[in-house]
Amino acid sequence: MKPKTLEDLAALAGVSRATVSRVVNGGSVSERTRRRVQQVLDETGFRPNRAARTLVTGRSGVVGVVMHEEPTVLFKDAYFADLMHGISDGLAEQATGMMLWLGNRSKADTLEHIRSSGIADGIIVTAHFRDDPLVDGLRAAPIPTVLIGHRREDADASYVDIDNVEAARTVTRHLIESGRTRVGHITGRPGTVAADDRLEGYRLAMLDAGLDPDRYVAVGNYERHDGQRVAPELLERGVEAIFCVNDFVAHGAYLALQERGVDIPGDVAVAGFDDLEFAATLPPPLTTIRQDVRAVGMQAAASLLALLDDPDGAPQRVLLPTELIIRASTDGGAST
Amino acid sequence: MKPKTLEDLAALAGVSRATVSRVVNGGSVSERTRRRVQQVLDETGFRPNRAARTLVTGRSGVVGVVMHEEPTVLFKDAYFADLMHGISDGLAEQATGMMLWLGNRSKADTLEHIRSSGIADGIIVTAHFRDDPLVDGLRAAPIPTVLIGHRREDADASYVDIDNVEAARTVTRHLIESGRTRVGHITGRPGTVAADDRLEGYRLAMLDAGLDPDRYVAVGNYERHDGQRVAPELLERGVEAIFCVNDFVAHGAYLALQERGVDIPGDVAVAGFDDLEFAATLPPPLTTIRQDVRAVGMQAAASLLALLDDPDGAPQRVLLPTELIIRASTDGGAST
DNA sequence: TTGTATGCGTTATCAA
DNA sequence: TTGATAACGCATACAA
Repeated sequence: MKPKTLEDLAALAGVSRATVSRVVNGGSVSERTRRRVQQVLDETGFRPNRAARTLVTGRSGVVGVVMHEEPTVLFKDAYFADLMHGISDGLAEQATGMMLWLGNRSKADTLEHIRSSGIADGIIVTAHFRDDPLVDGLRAAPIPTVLIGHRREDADASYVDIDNVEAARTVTRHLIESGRTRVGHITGRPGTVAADDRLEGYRLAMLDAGLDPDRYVAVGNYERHDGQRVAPELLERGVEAIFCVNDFVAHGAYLALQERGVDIPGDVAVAGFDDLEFAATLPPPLTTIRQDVRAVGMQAAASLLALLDDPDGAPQRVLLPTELIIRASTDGGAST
Repeated sequence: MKPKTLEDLAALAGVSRATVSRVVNGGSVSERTRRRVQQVLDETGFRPNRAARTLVTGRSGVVGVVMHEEPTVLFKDAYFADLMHGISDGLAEQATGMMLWLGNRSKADTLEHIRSSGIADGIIVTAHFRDDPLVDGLRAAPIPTVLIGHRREDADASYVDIDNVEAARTVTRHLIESGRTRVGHITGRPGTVAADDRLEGYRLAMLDAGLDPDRYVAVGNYERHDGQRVAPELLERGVEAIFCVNDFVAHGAYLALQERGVDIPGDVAVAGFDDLEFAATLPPPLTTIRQDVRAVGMQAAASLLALLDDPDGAPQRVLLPTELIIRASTDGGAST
């Protein structure tokens, strides 16, 4: 009563196993036999053996997701969670599922592990660091790979990213257009792509306006206390506005500035990046860049599936747009 | 130069494919041939085909992890992230990897999907709701399953959980022993196991002390604003202490009480559950229960691996201990 | 449209 | 210790 193989089921339905296979996979079968076989299929709840299918087709339907990040950073904010949700949603329709590899081995081991497992048809990997042997190794491996984020040297790879340069340029331009010229920037962790790109966007906007692109730059590390630590330095250099690499840092800057009696935005305007939940409720509400992380995840899934469908096609390269959210922290600035 | 199969490699090494297989899997081979074959193995970087191996052995080395929770709750605090890290660590040694299924389908679809994929040797599933068809379906399926959390009806299943009853009993007893008799409890979301069990532990401690176990109970839903909303009600009933189902709720209770000029712990002692990061830094620092979520994840992995090694063995049932962390919110209470 | 036969790359059984 | 050889369950080219 419980058919384990196509052969078993074929016997029950009075056909050959090839016919059953055709019914299961949508081959050409007469309507009559299709119905008969389908009925037996439904009655018995037969499930074809995945491993056998993979062996003969060479595809498992499994997508690998690699997030080799430090545990402390991996789910610190909702970033990676949103990413996973997006990927999961984007995969749900087409793929069997996703294998997840986190950072509990060395990168070399993880790479070797993924390669030798051979279980995934393709890989999605987060590429947030400028120098990442794991990303390099994956790219060198003969397995379709989509990066989330990208470095300069990934120009010919398949990737999904937000346009960090353009976003940073936009927010910086916004600060300049509010009438301020001494616009500062607190960077992210050096060596990360987002930090580099946002700095570049900042510099471009400053150069566009004929302003010194280096004078008001201070190095941070994405954390709240970086903003607290570094904002006073910029204050001493006389900044009228600060573009912070993310909302945490902006919050830190708030604390440092307000502790010193500096009015935001009256004395110094502040902008962040990410539009985290608290950004809208800070006093004053924070001007920031909104990025749709979930959409990034979904796009990564879509790109990988496209890549799997056409392995020899052009690389999938997608830069998703962001949105400048203007709030009180940059409003009614120096001009009022 | 690139052997794709055992046969290829066997030819290169001048042996039969059976011998190569024995070298790869640690069968009995003479030291001389083993060395020769191993050398070719290393030189060529040969990787045996996983699907073929799975087909014949019936085991894939893949473990499925099912976290079918609402996106809003899934990574709200670090709970699920810690869980994943624990599982991932616990699996790293032995398993090829973990497949992750989130809640982007209906539970029925997810169940069907997992069953038909047949790709996982075993499943780890979070069981936080009293009524969960997905958990029931998995338990009914012929695949080894370990629950994280458990319901009454899971008494004969394999599960890993913290001892919620005992923990709640301990913290409630602590409040009583501090000299207070009108001890209240704000519950978690009705229908969740943790809420039920913590309420039960609270009631046991009250009954032990000869106190009314129902009078000071108010229903909450795990969220901060539940504490804010419900604490005033308990205050009107004259409570001297409140055991909150988690730290968020406790924080909410803080806000409501302090807004009304109620001193903590002078007028009302407050205790939480989870020992989240902020618990130690609240004014006053919060007495709470510390649970090692990561250890839960690791244990779930270990239990599942044990189950896979001995499918007919006894169910794996583990209750991990928790720790009462006493801080100022319950110190120097009514007796001073 | 349907059935037969072959091969996918392993592991496992059985002789040698 | 080693080598043939038979499964494992499926898809598919080829024949009918």
